Amino acid sequence: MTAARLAILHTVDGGDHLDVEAIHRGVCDRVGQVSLQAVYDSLNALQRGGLLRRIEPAGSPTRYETRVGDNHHHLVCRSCGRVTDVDCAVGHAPCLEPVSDAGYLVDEADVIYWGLCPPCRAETGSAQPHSAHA
Amino acid sequence: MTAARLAILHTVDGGDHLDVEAIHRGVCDRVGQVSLQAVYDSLNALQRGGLLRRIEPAGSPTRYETRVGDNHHHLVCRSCGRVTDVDCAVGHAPCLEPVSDAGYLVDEADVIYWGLCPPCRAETGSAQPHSAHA
DNA sequence: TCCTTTACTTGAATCATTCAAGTGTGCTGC
DNA sequence: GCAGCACACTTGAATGATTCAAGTAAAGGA
Repeated sequence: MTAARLAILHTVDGGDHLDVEAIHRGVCDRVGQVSLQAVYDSLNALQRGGLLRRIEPAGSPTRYETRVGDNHHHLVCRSCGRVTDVDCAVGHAPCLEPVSDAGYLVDEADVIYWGLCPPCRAETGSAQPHSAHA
Repeated sequence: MTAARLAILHTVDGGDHLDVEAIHRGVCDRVGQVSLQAVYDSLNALQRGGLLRRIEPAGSPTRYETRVGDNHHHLVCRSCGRVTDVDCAVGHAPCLEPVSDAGYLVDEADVIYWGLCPPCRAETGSAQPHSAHA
């Protein structure tokens, strides 16, 4: 574990679901010039090692967080892309076992709630009651 | 609604969560040469119009299906990328309302179960019991 | 000391998707 | 019947996140 990789962990930990570019900037602030590829490589290594969790909302670049190993999901703002943690609705994820798994060997469930974050909501003036469907 | 767009609908309807390239091939089989961009454009239009649903699993190209407006999610095979429909575990999606929505105006919940499909499971010989965590 | 592994560098490639600009066709209103 | 217009479609180029490739350097083991 090198200084650069520690800096990545600290940056991700201190940030809020940062994307690779933001992590790269943060790492350079901490330890000086580091190549973008080193950041990609390290992020992959840290994720494989279970120290980071990857969040890949459709249509926006990958983000990372340090909160791993627990049961939580994400709210993603359609307008600004902000990602916010949200605990699983029902404790230890009963709704995350599909009724029929069609013979699949399921090892993970990804849940993403799409919507508008409070600031963007205020901006667009949307106030209708929310209802999550799928 | 042109012949090309009808062909897209029929192709997607007759296929199984096809990606753009496969849809393009199918459309060309039905109505002759159609540009890839026309397919992209039409798919977007059809999706905006609520006739198609987009599925965008992390790390693989976008796929489309005609099953819209109901409450179902997807199983995605980590090995071959196959996508399979799965009904929502608990009827009309109670688990899809996050406990705290952090002020977000939520309009949709995307759930993707990751695992191995039966053929890939047989290939790799994985047989341990499954448990979905998040 | 040699050898291997691993982190890192620079530079190029990939690939899905989008952007841009131009062409043809069908419909509307007169 | 014709001007005007919207829109589907075409070709060609651009974008942008991510990965691949090849080489260098430093660390650790035998």
